[in-house]
Amino acid sequence: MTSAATPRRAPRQHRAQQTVEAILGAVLRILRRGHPDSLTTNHIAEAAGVSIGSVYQYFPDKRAIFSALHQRHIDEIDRVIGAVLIQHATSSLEALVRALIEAMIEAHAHDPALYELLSAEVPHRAGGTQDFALRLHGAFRLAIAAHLHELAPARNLDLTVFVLTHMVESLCHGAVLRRPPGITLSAATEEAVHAVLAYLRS
Amino acid sequence: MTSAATPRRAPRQHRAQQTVEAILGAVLRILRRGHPDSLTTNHIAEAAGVSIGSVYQYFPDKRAIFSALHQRHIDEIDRVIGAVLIQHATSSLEALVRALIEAMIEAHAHDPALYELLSAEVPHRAGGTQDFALRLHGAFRLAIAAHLHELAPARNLDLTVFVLTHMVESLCHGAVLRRPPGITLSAATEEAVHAVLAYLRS
DNA sequence: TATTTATCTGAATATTTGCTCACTTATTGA
DNA sequence: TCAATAAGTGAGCAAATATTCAGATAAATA
Repeated sequence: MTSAATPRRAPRQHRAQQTVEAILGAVLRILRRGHPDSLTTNHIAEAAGVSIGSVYQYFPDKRAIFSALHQRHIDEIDRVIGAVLIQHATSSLEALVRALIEAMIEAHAHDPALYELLSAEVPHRAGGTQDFALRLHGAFRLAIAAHLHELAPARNLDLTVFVLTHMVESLCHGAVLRRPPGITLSAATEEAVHAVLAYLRS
Repeated sequence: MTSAATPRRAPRQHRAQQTVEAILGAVLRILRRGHPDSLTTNHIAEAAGVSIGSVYQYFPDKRAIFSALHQRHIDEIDRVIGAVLIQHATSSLEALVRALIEAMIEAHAHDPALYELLSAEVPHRAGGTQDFALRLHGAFRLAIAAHLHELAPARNLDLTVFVLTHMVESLCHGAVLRRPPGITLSAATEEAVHAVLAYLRS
């Protein structure tokens, strides 16, 4: 259960890579179908069209499968945010905030319920999650550092980034997952941008 | 597993009520101790000081125990928010927002990890959760309706409530659960109030 | 008090499920 | 061509865990 993370074979050949992809893809498919009860190792293997033995060739235990998916998600968000920061190094604060929020929303829209369901499976204190929060924190800190002159002078940066992180995360998440009927995605996006800017400029 | 919710005996005598309390209390204690792996029916019964049979007298299956706790939590938040709305019927917008946020933070500070861990156990689409979101939505709508004159005129109320709900929830949640070291709870609270007001007044 | 109803018990059962391992098949490279 | 290595298989084991049930105890009630 609390496994010692036995090292497993790394996929070298092409078909091995395909097997790993099939396994991860199967988990996504099961999660999307909303039947998390059938998220058993045997069923994952079946849905992936591979034998249960193959699963254990590449993943030391069940949790490692979820961790791999979680890591992928984190990496993508990371990459997306990095790209936005570079691309908008000289943009206005408004353009930067809008780009950040739109990028985050698009990243989550790709697999709406994934993150939510994964975070129920991946232990919250596992290294990756914490690191991710730190990197997000760092990225946001960097992002607003370039626009300090547009902010109120006596601001506590840590406090600002704390609020910013939670606002962006929950609004983007909410826009994709919990948007009430009658509100379009673009309207929610725009309102999120508006809210963040209102806070930053206050 | 996907149980048909067999009806169970309702506690009529006093000691039966105590048994139910002991069971729910034991789950809280185990969650607080941070050992969610030992959240088994047999261990819950043992920690509650009752026999496993008694558990199944009042709960048709394991999940029902968590649902009961979830419902309690929802009821408390509901009660707290209702009380604030009544108590601040004639207060200023700022006082109302501050009271709401402080109440939410206090409600979550009481059992920090409870909600987070419960939401991993209780299926997200279960009736209660959805209803709760609607009621929260309604409460916030009511709350700002009395202060429309302080808001920008051409506001979309649904959109405002959408953002408001997510801001309050994530900032309160974050202030209690994910507050970085170096930020005090009262500082986070104050900043949350500030952010919400900045948004509403923008 | 006698009877009925409610509550409690916990060993035993039934089920689920993560995971192994002995073996087969495919690919590589010398 | 032919070892050597990589990949794949799936029946079955072992452990964990939810749940039952037949019977004991306590409280309520007539």
